[in-house]
Amino acid sequence: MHQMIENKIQPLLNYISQYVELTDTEKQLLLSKVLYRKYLKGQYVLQQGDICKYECFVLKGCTKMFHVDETGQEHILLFSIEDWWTADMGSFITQAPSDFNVMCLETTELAIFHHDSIETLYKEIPKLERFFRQVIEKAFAASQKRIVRNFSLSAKDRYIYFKTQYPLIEQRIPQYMVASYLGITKEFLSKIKKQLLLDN
Amino acid sequence: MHQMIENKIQPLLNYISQYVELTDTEKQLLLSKVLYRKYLKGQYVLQQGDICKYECFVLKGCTKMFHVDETGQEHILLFSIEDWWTADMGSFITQAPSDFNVMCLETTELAIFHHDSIETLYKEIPKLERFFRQVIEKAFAASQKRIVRNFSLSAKDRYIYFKTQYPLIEQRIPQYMVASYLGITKEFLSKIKKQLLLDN
DNA sequence: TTAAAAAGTTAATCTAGTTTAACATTATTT
DNA sequence: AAATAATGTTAAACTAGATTAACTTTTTAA
Repeated sequence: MHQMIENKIQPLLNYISQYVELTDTEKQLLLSKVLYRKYLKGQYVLQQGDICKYECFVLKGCTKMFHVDETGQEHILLFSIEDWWTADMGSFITQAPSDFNVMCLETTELAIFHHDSIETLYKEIPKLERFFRQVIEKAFAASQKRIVRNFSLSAKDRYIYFKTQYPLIEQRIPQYMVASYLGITKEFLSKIKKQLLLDN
Repeated sequence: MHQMIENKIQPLLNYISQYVELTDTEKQLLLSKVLYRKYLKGQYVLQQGDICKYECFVLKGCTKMFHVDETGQEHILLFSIEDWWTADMGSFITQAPSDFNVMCLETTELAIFHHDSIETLYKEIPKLERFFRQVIEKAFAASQKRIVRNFSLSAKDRYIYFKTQYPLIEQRIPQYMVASYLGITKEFLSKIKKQLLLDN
């Protein structure tokens, strides 16, 4: 039973096992609640203005989470590759319209926790509450540090940090999206890269 | 028993009751683990380079959490007043040296969860794990939105947002700290305020 | 295999916000 | 009440990064 989904979401099970150990019963319950879905490149998992119904774990592929401001400019908050999460936590917990879009940059397979079933899961598998608490703690800590980096580092240093911190991501996405993630224009990132070449 | 601390940390108990309902036994257990401490204006709750041992709930007073960069510049991440939290989550969960300072801007009373006792609390009162998960979810969502605002809004608009969102905080702290929180210089904030006066 | 679309580069001009430095005002301490 | 420290203001000169626009390279699709 659930054999097919179990194979597909194996990376999620491995990931969870880094935090908590599930019994077979718990694992079966989890499998009955977690959804698997495959998206094509360019498809939206979430759109600005919609309510975020899912917390998504990336099994395979790559997504970007971004906000489009009043001037039409796109601001990328997050790239999510294998073993990372994507969702608008604010919209998910309040069930209010989201400020963010999540779009697939490659063919992407997700393990999805639906808002309607996550409470049941927490109640029936308290370990999962522990698991999510820890995952969110990590994400929150990373987010705080990013705010400070954005204040204290120059665009050049932020780029260097990004390169060293996420070398795998840089190879999978166009440069103009890196610029957006760093909060600068593609033209300026181009300038920075040229300068870094000259430095060496 | 615990009568004294119960009185002192009453605001924390009220706050928790917005999320979960504790039995009397659970409350007593909580009281036996939570610390109460009063700090004077100017005292540090946490210093950059130290390991963050506490998650602190502000019962009364006001703190700032900030990072000092290599050039000696101070970057304020967070002001915490009554019913809000302060801690370097990153350092707390990894028990690695912190990048942040937490300093009291007024005489401040804190309810303190020590790293050594929080695991026990989670185990003995699973509801508290639920409580903290929800608190952190909210903080994480706020942090993500702040990153986007910092990218998409001008300094002027960020200040207007701050004013409307945290009118009480603005009245309690010097203007140059607001500037630091917004990621701009005090001189430029001064300019912005003058311009806003002229606008009306 | 070629056209079209998407992504990246370059350089000139411009601007939001910084730096510096001098001065003004408000709190705090004696 | 005076002295000192802390906070806030103003203005001129400066700079990191944006904008605009023309161009090149790479990728995708017909």
